[in-house]
This record gives sequence, C-alpha cells and structure tokens, in this order.
Amino acid sequence: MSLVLGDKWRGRVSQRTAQAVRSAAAELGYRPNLAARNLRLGRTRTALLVVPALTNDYFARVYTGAARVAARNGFGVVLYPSPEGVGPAPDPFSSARAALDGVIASSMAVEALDAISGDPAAGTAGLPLVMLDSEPGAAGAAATVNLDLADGMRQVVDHLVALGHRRITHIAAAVDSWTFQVRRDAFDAAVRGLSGAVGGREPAGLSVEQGLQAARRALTAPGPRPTALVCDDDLLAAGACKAVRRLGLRVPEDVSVTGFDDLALATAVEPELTTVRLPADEVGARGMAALLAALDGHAPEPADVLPVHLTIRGTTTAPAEG
Amino acid sequence: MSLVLGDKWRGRVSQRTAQAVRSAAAELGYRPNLAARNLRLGRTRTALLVVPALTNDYFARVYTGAARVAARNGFGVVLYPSPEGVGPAPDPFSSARAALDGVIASSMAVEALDAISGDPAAGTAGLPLVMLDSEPGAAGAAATVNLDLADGMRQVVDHLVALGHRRITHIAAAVDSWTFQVRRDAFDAAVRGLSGAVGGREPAGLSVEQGLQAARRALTAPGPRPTALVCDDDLLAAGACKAVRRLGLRVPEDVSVTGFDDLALATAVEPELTTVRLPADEVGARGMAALLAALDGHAPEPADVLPVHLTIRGTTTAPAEG
DNA sequence: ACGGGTAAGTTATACGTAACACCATCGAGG
DNA sequence: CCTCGATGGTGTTACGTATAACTTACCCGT
Repeated sequence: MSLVLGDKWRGRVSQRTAQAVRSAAAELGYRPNLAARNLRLGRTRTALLVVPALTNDYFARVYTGAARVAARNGFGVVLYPSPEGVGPAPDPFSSARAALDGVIASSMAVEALDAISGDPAAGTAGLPLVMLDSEPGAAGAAATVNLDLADGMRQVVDHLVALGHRRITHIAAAVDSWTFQVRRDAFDAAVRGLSGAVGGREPAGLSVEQGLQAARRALTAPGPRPTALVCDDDLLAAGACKAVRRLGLRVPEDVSVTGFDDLALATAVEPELTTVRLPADEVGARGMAALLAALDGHAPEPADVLPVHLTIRGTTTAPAEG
Repeated sequence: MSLVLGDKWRGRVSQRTAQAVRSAAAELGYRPNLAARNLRLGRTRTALLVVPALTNDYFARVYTGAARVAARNGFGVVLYPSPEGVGPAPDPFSSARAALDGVIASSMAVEALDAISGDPAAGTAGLPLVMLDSEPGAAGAAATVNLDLADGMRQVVDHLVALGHRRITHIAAAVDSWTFQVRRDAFDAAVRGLSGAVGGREPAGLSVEQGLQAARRALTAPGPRPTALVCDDDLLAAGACKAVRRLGLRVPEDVSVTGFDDLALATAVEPELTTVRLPADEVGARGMAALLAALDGHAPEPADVLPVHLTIRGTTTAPAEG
C-alpha cells in the first residue's frame, strides 16, 4: 500500500494523503500480509540457524547474538534442526517452514547441514551460507566466523606451565568437529615446545558424566599422575573436578582443571572454573552480520577470527611439590 | 501442483501421471514456494513461542519440546522476543517475520506478550493462545499448561521436615510471575501447618549471584540460623551453596539446600543438588499439542497440570543437633 | 496563452500456489 | 445404439502485496 511507499517515496505521495492513509490503517487495524509480501518480493528476511542443540548454553548464546543483529535489521531467525534429530521430516516441506534468504551453520552440526542440503524440500540449495566455528575456506561458504581457539589453548597451557605444571592431560572432546581438532593441534603444539612437559590425551563425549569418566581414567592410569587437566569445555571440566574429588584429591591443590566456554556453570561450581571465555553471542552476531552483508551484495570478509580470553578463577594453582 | 493433489486426491489423478510429475519434479529440482502456499492457504503452520531468554536452560528445554511436536506435525516455531528486549522493533514489521497461526507464551514473559499484543504489527491479535506456567483461566488463553509447583514445594518441605529441619528459609525469586507466587503460597502453607517450624523468606533475583547474596543475608540475620534453604530455582540454589561455604559452613551438614528445575547445573555442582525436576520439554510439548488441537477446532483441555518429582541428591541431610 | 515539466494519484500486473469448474474420454447399462 | 456416470486432465481464478506504467492536475517559464 501507499503507506509503505510513503516511507520511502517522499516525492510520490503528499504529506496529507500519507497521514490519511496512516490514520485509516491504524483505525482499521490494517496489517500487511507477510506471506503476500514475501511472495511479491521473493525474499523473506529470514535466516536459518543450524546448530546441534539449544540446550547447550553456547548455542543458545550464538542464537541470541544472531537474533539480536537480525532483529536490528528486520530479519528473523529460525532454527534447525528440530530436536527430532536429523532424520527426514514426516512432511517433506516441514524441515524449514519459512522460506529462507540465507543459512548460518555451525560446524558442529555438519550432519544436519548435509541433511538439509541434500533434502530438496529444505530449499537451502544455492543460498548464501555462513559457517561458524569452521575451517576457513569451507566449501560453499560465503564467509566463516571463528574463534581463535588455538590461541585460547595456548593461553591455557602457558598459564599452567607458568604455574609450574609439566604433566598435563588433555580431556578432549571426541567429536569430529574442526573446533576440537584445532584444540587438539594447539595443545600438542604448545606441549611439544616445552622441555620436560608431558602431554597426554583422554577422549570423552561432551557431558559432565563423560568428563568425570575421562578424568578418572587419566588420573588412575599407570605412571605419574597428571597435575593438570585441560578440558575441551566447561561441562567436561565440571566432570573432571568431580572425578578429582572422588579420588580423594583436591581442586586445585592436587589437580588443576581448566575448561572452555565460560558457561553459567563455570561460576556456579566451586571452586569457580578457570576457563577460556568464548564470546558465543559475538560469534552469532558476526555470523548474521556477514550473512546480511552477503545478501546485500557486499562481499563480507571471508574469514573472521574472534579473540578469546583466559579467565583465571579458582581451579588452577601451582602444583604441589613432588 | 498435481503432485500435492496426488497426495490426497487419489481418485483425481492416475498413478501414471502422478509418477511422471514426481519424477519431473525431482529432475527439475522443483520446490514449492512457501510464501505462495502460505498466501493461498491463509495459514503458515508456524507458531510463536514467547519466552524470556533461551540462555535459561529451562526455556531452551521448553522450546525443544515444543519444536519436537511441532516438527512432527509439519509446524515450525519462531521465538520472541528478539533478545533486544521488549522495546519496539526498528522496523514495525520485524517483530515476527513469519505470519503466525498461533502463540504459546510463558507467563514469565508477560511483558513481552503484552508488548506484542499491543503492537498491531505483530499480528497476534485474535490468534489462538496457549499459556505456559500461568494461572489457569488466564484471559484470552485457549488453554494453559502448568506444573504442579505447589505439590513440588510441598514435597520439598515435607522432605526437609522429615529429615528434622524446622528453621527453613525460602530463597524466593522476586519475580512477578504466577509460578513464583505459587511457590510462595505453597511454602507458606506447608510451613504453617507444622508445629515448631519457622519459615522465613529472602527475596532474590534469578541468578547464582543473587542466590549467593540472599542466602548470605538469610544465614547472617539475627536470631537462630536456618538449617535449610529452599530456593526457587537451581541457579539460586547454586548461589546459596556458595554462600554457605563462604561463611565457613558445610553443605549439607550445616545447611541443607534445595532447588527447582534440575538443570544440567544441578549435577555439575558438588554436592549434587537436591531439586525438584521440572519436565520443561514436556511443558513445551503439551503446549504445542494444545495449540495444534485448538487450531484443529478441537477444544483442548483448558488446563493441563503436569506432575513434578523431588530428586533427592547430595545437598540435603538431617540437621546437626543443636 | 500555450506547452512542458513535475508532483500526485490511479490502474494493472505478476509473484506461485490451491481449489474449483469445466471438458474429454471411455465403459457399462438400458 | 445412445446416454449417463465415472474417471482423468485442463483452465481459470484469487490470495495481498509492490511496483511499473499510465493519467491527471498544477505551476511556471517563455
């Protein structure tokens, strides 16, 4: 309607008419039909965010950041997958109810992304794609947004080494995602360069319970006990702390523990977790910004890397003598 | 297209033609245009979920449950508000990008709901509305889905009283939401009926830090010290545990602590929290089911109340003598 | 005074789908 | 043999918006 025109075409409609239309619209409770508008314009101002699970606070924060800048630009965000999992939806058109203008995907949900890319009903084919936490130069991605996890891991190891730790074990998430591969490589590199340092690794899932079990294995393995456990995320770290105590040891006096993420959990446990704070909402925000730029035709910088900071709290200290 | 017709009008199109259309569609990569379909049908198979913040695990789980049954029925779920907060969106049409078929709202986000109801651009006026965690019979709601929080609180107090506690303080969320009012009333009722029991109350926000401060106030107030702290959610409980220890006391030997929700956090802290498990995903799922029923014309049962269960873990024990 | 140019207003069309009405064909029964 | 019914296929229309194209009115300059 001319109301919309009135917003931009100041020269096409008189002030008086615009005012009249406005008041009439208000009176009748007129509301534009989104479906019709989308059909006419051929775009929906809606982006799809592909993440593994919102119940992981990290991804909830990614969503929050993405939704914030989306809203600021008149965009909406819908989520995939439905927590059903990745399987085909019962109704072939249900995978993404809204037509989409673009896609933002976390590398931790690549299976989901593959699923919807392969699903002709999902309608993501040929859409601008921004990858989060993903190898720069990923195929098909217009841009990537990353965290400098290698630097984060380096900060962690440097911190522990500076405290005097030498026997350090990496409680590694056994998840086939680039972000964890980076942690593994960075840990190895940091430990390799140090004289007298011993780095071990214990694979685990991504939960408190898995962290507990992996840490128990690491601490009860034959040979000298590690004095520090570097965990791939805060859930694992919380589990590791529990394992330490169940073995009758103390955190951090006997074993130091570090995490990644800085979830709410990190300050809820005691002692509070020393962890690498990941600006998750910033990842989401940058991802959405990059997508918007791509949609506007501006080429976004193809690879954005965000700095991370080690937050030193209560779970790290110098190792006991011996 | 006839493909779609073929799905339901078996008598209208021959097997041969249906097959031909199908293969042609597959070959050309045909995908129906959602916007056009929505326009034609006048519905979008999309529901709006109004919650305060996804970074609270409770609401992430509500979303998960709602999205699960939505997906199963070919529906989508979009979230409001954008984390901007509740203020008017820069673009008057951006509040909800998708046209909506219905709304599910948590009573903890009533301000947001008021905002979008009052916002003519949001387009929720006259839409079927399901309220979660809300007073049964709420105005304008086709149905409500609730947790039996009164019973949960009763279970908590009964558990503590059975252990021998008499001086029990309620660390209450000072949030103007029905769900917390219920907890307050139930706590008062449970304590009132007991001879010799003393119930106090200390208001707090909804964070670990606020729980810590409220618990510190409760424990350092003049008069006999409470032996148990009943917290309105797990974040407050985690904070309360920290307060107890900072005062040189032990959990649970000196002070027992309970929470509500059973977040991931509950089993990450030590000792693990005794808490009332709230089936958040079930709340979301029932809410969506009720909305779907309302959209189908079936009147859903107006008020659904889900049972809750006290999960006894490590933060409660009998009080020390004295 | 007349024409050209600009500002304002009006009309027409297309977007892609679903539903309905209409048409063609064929078989069976009167 | 003709008609009626059933079955399969085709054509048309409307959903509500945005915009281009067209029309009208007015002002000003020559």
